[in-house]
Formats: sequence, structure tokens, C-alpha cells
Amino acid sequence: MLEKTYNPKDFENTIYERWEHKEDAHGCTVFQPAMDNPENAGKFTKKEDNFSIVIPPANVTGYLHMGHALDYTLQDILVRYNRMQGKNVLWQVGTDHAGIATQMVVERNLAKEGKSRHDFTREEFINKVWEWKEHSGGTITRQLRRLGASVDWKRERFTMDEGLSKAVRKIFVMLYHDGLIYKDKRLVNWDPKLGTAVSDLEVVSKDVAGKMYYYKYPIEGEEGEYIHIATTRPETMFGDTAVAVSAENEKLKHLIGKNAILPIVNRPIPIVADAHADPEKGTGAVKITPAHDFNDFEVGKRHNLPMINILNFDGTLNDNTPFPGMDTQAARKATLEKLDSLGLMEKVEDHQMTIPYGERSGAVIEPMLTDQWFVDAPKLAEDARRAVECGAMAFIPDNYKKTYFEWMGEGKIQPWCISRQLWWGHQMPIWYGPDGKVFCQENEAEAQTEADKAYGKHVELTRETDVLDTWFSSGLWAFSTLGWPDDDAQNPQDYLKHFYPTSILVTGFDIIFFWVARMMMMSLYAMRKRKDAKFGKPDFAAMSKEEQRKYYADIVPFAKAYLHGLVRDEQGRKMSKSKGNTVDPLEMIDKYGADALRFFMAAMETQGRDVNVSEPRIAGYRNFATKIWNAVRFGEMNSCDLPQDFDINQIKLPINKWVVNKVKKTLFMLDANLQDYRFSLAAANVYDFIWREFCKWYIELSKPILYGEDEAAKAEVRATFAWARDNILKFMHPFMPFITTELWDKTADRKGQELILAPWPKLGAYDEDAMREIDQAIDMIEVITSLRGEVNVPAAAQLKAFVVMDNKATVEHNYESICRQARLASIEILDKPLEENAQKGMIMTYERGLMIYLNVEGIIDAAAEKARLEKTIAELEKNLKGYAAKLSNANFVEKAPAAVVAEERRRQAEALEQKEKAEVGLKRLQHL
RNA sequence: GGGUGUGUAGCUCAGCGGUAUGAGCACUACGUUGACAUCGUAGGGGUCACAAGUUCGAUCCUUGUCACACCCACCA
Repeated sequence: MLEKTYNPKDFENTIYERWEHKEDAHGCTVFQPAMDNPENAGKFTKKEDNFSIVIPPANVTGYLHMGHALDYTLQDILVRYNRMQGKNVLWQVGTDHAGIATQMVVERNLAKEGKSRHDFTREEFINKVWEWKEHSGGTITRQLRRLGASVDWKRERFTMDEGLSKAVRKIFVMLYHDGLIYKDKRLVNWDPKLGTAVSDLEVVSKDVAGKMYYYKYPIEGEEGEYIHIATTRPETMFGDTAVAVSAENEKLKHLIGKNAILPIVNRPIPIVADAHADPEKGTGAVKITPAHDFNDFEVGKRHNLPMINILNFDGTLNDNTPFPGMDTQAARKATLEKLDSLGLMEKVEDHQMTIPYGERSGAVIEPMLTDQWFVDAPKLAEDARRAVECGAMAFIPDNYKKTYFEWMGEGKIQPWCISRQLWWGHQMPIWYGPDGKVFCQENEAEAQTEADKAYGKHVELTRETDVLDTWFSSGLWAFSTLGWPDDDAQNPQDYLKHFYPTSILVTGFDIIFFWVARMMMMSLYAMRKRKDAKFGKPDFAAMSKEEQRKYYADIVPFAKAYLHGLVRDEQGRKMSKSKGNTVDPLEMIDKYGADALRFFMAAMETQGRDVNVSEPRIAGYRNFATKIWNAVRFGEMNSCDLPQDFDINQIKLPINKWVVNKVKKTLFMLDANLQDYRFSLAAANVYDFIWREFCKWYIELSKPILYGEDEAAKAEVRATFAWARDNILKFMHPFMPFITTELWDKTADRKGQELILAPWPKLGAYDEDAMREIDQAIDMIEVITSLRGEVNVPAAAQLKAFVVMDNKATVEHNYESICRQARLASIEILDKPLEENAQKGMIMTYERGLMIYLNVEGIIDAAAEKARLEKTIAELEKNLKGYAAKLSNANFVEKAPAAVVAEERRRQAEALEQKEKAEVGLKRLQHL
């Protein structure tokens, strides 16, 4: 029996535990793909029989925030929906080792003990990270359970686990030998606090109020002549190897070819002609520091300038400067003082500028000339672009395609720096021979063999110490988790075959470059290689778009990418700890239940718009859950059970036919919206149906039958109620899995059938005609209650009603229900409107094809009735004017579709009649 | 500088080439002894940011303007 009050805490956790741990005879849980059950061998052979999603792997250091709650809720809705359709469903779960973030957490813990990672060997430190992961790394996966995510825990993966590490090594070696991974000395973003290179995407720019410093360099051999410089970073002058001036610069071009003397260090540097120097900006002359500025680096290459590194890896100045060991701030001060003492300073101005910071460390990023490893992203992007252009991978909403091409575009995408000078991560499978020759193999033994052969003798190898960017391994997630690189023969369960390409990727648009684009590049590379090895390389130039689409369709990592917005606070501001405006999803679950939070997410998710968290609204969906709970409880109290032989086609009572067709219609719309990923519309479909149609109308209109004497009718209502209830529980399950499961279990003997695996209803087309009668009864009740309200008829007053209408059966079949709901003493059906003298003491309304008189003699508030009629007339007159204007417009009558014109005429006629009736009523008031 | 998105009720947001039956919350009034006060009924509240264009007809399509948000790039 159901508890009197809905309390999600009573059952959410126990239900989840049952889902996760209860195993069937084959040791399968309800979360596992159906193919894991041997009984299903040979099924699911077609692509459309399978459905798979890989979860965006959360950082192992992470905790569940509202963004995850949205992301995982949407995925769970799709996963549960497809699972109930009887598909072979995999929701692949796992976490990401999050190189920098995790290393920082562990280092912070060490710092509390007064230690740093350098107090340990690399191996010792990595062991400490693993220890931390074992003890504290599972927070987010525990929280996923609270949300109800139906992921397959038996297949949980970690980007550093053995299988995925193998995939990383394998693809690295492939890429290297294809020339798509290479080492290069280039200017990279250097994080001095972390002591590592980071990628462009890991750098965030912030606006800062800074200064612009103006000073001058003397010209060599020209006493008293100077070149004037403006810079925001004077301390970098020790790395200057030229001054650039535009060849078009009339004022300064005479200096080109001469040397300037770099003050303090008194080093001559050439003045070169370069278009980089804009005559309009600054002083027109630019100091060139090729080793510490991306633009200057390019200038340096054009003019073959030396590149002088002036920084240590920790960001302090090095021995190439007069201020070794000083940090940049101190060095700036020292440099300026020195310049001033030399009489070379000119002025200092306030200057608004943007400075790059490390996303993780918060340190100021320094461009630094170092040896790093790169992935040839421009090359890999070719397939990634073409696969989207031909439609093999579609973005939802479609416009994210533009964002994707914006970054991936030809000539836009930059090489991806994948080496990190960290300890925690995948160490690169690179070994160096004694003279620095590179050997790239999946393991040391193979590298050794190769090296020995190359040198003709046994040599000592040293391994590259750098690790890979975290996104390298997450870029493989869509196929590495499914068993790649083992081929199908070695992978007896054929996960790759069944689940790759995955059906859809659901993630936030903010990681479209970090992750979506990288998965496209890496997956297409790996899968294409495999495909081309079998079938040969395609000639894209000779292929149509459709042929290209077919080619890519089975090698893309996902057929679709659904990108949702960010979760923000109620005012639409980004949530952040420093602003103190974060809302903790766990707290919301504690307060309102996971189902309420989930439904909120679904209801608020509209394509292309961010979700603003609103606690009152979450509370509102808890109320919705309560409503469902009580409606089902009402059924229990009235012994509503589904008989074995119940057949909805044998239903006799209009109210039951009505609700059956409303269920069908709701399901029809729900299916359409879920298939289109219109989450908010889908949520609105079920919300409106349950609250309004089922609870408000079906239950209320059924009460007279349930409390009456007609046993056959009662039995039909009970059965229909139970039928509708079971369908509601099913189609609500993807949104609110906990309450639906609890109600499913408690309302009938389900004979071991778990709701999560129950077949999704297939009810066919709905019949509008079958709903018409009750729709009209509802119209009637609404018209009468509204009329009563407008003229202030006391709620307790039981009125006599007289109705002129076409379909008398509406009243005949639902007499008691209408009386009860509209608080009527009686209803009399008339063949024609009442004569004027018979209308004494009555008020009348004519709406929705119903002419209704209410006898309000002695009750009526005459003033209110007069106001009502006057308001009605005013409204009608306004409408009539509109109709008349439209219909007298020859263009409209000629060009608009006939149906629209006819409808306009009908409305006009109706309004005219309504107005006449209202005027009669007004006249009658005088002798009321 | 380049790009993307959003401006609809007091608030948070749906929606749509044919009069906005808009939703929830908030508000006002009334009501409630057989599911539900985590409730019910009714009501007030909108020139659909602004301007021009396309159209018989625009809140919806096009263009422009303004405001807000976000992304990318650059900043001597």
C-alpha cells in the first residue's frame, strides 16, 4: 500500500541499489546492454536495434554540479527511452584522469604537509596520485547514482586504466609513424607555476589595467639619435633581437638597416622592415622579442633573427639578463629604474590590456620557446570537416556547425601541443637513443629492439618524460571504451560492432573544441585507418556528398552531437564559487527529490538557450511528483486494477474513451518530441496531460461513477484508470525514474517486470471524435464556472441551467458529472433559445457553440452582470471591427487560403450573434 | 576586430506566418467533510526590444538599429 505522503527519500536510494546490484539468472543488471544476456544472442544485428551514448567523462577530481545534472539527465532520458523501446542500450560511464587538475589536488595535499612533488621520485608521486584516486576519486560517480543515471557500472572506465592506456599508446604510435605527431621547437604557452606547456584552449584572457611604457634606444653610430619604443613589458627587452619598422613609415624608414643599441646590455640589434609594425600604432617602432611573443616569433623567422630565451621555467629571468632570478614584476621595476637612470625613459601611460592566464593555475602564461610534441591537427581536421559537411555527423541545434567550422576551418586550426611537463598522465611512448634519435613503439622492448637494430649494437635508451594532454585520451573515449584496438575477433562481445558509432553525444557547447572536435579528429583517424586497410582509400573528390556521408557514417564517433547550454543562476549569471551563486544539485535532490530536479532540467532544456536554475521551479516539479503520487493513490483507494482481459477497444463510457485517446495523443506528441530532442516540449506534454487532463478532468469526472451504483460502469472506470496509470508510469519513467518505479512496484503484482525494462507503449493513432463529447462537457463546465465567477455567484449556490446545444448526448451521458463540477441543481436541454419573457431571473452566455442560461434569481449581483455584459460587448465590437476590416480587404479575400477566409467569416458571424445575445441580456437587466 | 546566440506577463521561460485559449512562480478574490493545502476555481497583468522591408496578413521571415550574454582573435 502506498504511503500517504510522497517522500522521495523513502525509496530513491533503495531503488537505485536494486537497479545497480540485482542480477538476473545470467548475472546481468538492468543497466547492462541486452546483448550481455546470452538469451539475446543473434539479436540486435541491425544498427537501429542498438543505442549507445558515451558519457562525457567527468574529472576524477570533480563533484556533481548543475551542469552535470543537466547533461546526465538529458542522456538518461534518452537512454531510458531507448531501453524501453527494447533496444540494446549501452550508456558507457567513466572518469577522466584530468592530468593537471588531479596533480594539483595531490600537490596541494602534499603542501599541507610541507612537501612538494620534488621530495619524491616520479614513481612515488604517481603512486600517491593513485592512492588519492582510490580514496577520494569517486565522489562524482557516487553522485551520479543519486541523480538516477542508468549507466552500466560494470563497464566503468578510467582514462588511465590499462585498456585505455593501451589505446593511447597504440594510436600515438600510429600517428607518429604517419608523421602526424612530431616534435618541434616552437613558441608555446608556458605555465610557469605548473612548469608545463599548455594548449591554446587552456589559456584564458582577462582584462587588466596595466601601463604602457615609452622609452628609447640609441642608434648605433648616430650620436643623439634614438628610436622610440612603446611596450607593456619592458623586462623582455633583454630578449630583443631587432626593432621593426614599417617600410611604409615615412618618418622612420630612414632608420631601416641601421642598428639600435639595446640599453643596459649595450647589444646592437638591427632595425628591420616588417609589416607587423603598424605606423599608426604606438610609436611606429616595435621591439622584437622572438622567444617570448607569438607575433615577434613570426617576425624573427622572417628575418632570421636570433631567439634569445630570457626566462627560466619557473618564470623568473635567467642568466641572459642582468637580473637573473628575479620574477617578471621585480625585473620590470629594475629595468625601468635602470632605463630612467640612463635618461632613456620618456613616459608611462595607463593602458587597458588583456593578459593570458593559465586556466587551471591562474598564473600568467609566458610564451616560451621549448621543444614540444604536436599533433598535426590541420591534417586531421580535413576528415573532421568533411564528415560534418556531408552530414555524417550532425549538430543539434544545427548552428553549432558554424562554431565548429570557425575553429576547425582550413587555415584556422593550429597544431595541437600535446606534451605536458607533468608527472600524472600518459607518458609518451617515445625513447631516445644515445644521440637523441627517436624510437616510437608501444612498449620499451619493441623500442629497444628497433634501436638495437638501428645502431647495430645494444644501446641505452632514455624515455621521454613528458606526458600527454588529458584531452588526448579523452579524444579516444568513443572507441577506446568499446574495446579498440582489439579487433572484433579478439573482442568476442563485439561492443565496437554494436555500439560504434555511438548514437548521440550529449554535452555542453563549451567543450566543443576541447572534446567534440578532438574526438572527431582522433576517432576518424583511427577508424578510417582500419576501414581503408580493408577497402582501400576513397577518392573524395570523385564522390558525391551522399557517397561521402555513407563513407563516414560508420566511422564517425557519433552520428549526432546534441549541445546544450550552460546552467546559470536565476539571474542568468554564470555560477561560480567566488560569486557565491552556486546551487548544489545534491542539496536540491535532498530537498525536493532527484525526480523533481530531473524534470526541472528536462522542462528547461530548449535548444540554443542556457538553463537558469530556479529553486521555486524545482519545488514546483516536486509538487508535480506529489500530484502524481496522490493521483495513483486515488486509484488505489478505489480499487483500480487492470484485469487480464482488458481491451481498450471494448470501452463503452465516453469518459473512458476520452482518457484512452488523450493518453494516445500525449504519447504521440511525446514520441515526436523526444525523437526530435525537444526536451522542454516533451516535458510539457506529459506535465499538461497528467495535471490537467488526467488529474483535473478524468479523475473528477469519474468520481460520480466510482461513487455511484452502476457496477459495470465502475468496473470499466477502475480498469481504464489502471490502464492509463500504467501508461503514465511508463512514459514518465525516463523523466522521473524513481517515483514511477516506486508506484509501479506498489500498485500491482508486476510479476518481476521492472519498469525500467518495461516495453514502451505503442498505442497507435488517437481518435479526435472519441474525445469530442467529453471535450464539450468540459467546455460546458468551464463556461459555467467562469460565468459564475464573473458575476460573483456564491460557490455554494446550486443553480438551474438551461442549455441550447447540438449534441444532447454530452449532457445526457455526463449529467451528474457536469452538475457536480459546475455546481448545478439541474440541467435542462432546450431546442431553441428561451423566449424573452421566460428569461426572468436568468443570465445567459453564448460561447464555444453553447448557449447557456443560468437561473440566478435572488442571487445575482446585478452590477457585476452589467459589467460583465458591457465588457463582453466591448470586446466583441473590437473583434468585429477587425473581422470587417480584414474581410473587406479584397486582397485578403482573394489571396488568403479559402479555409482561412471561411474561418474568418465564421468568427465574424459568431461574434455578431454573441453580441446580439449580450445586448439582449443587457436590456433584460433593467427588469431583472 | 571576427563570430554566435538572446530580447514575449512583475520574475523565470515556452510557443507560433492567420485575433497571444501561453506555462510555472508571484499577486488578488473565492473555495475545500470522501487522492492532493506540496490543493482547487476564477481574476488582473503583454503595443511579443526598436525601425524598415517581404506578404492579403509579421511577434514569427529578411535587413538594419539598440541592449544583454557567450565564443574566437588581437592588443607596440
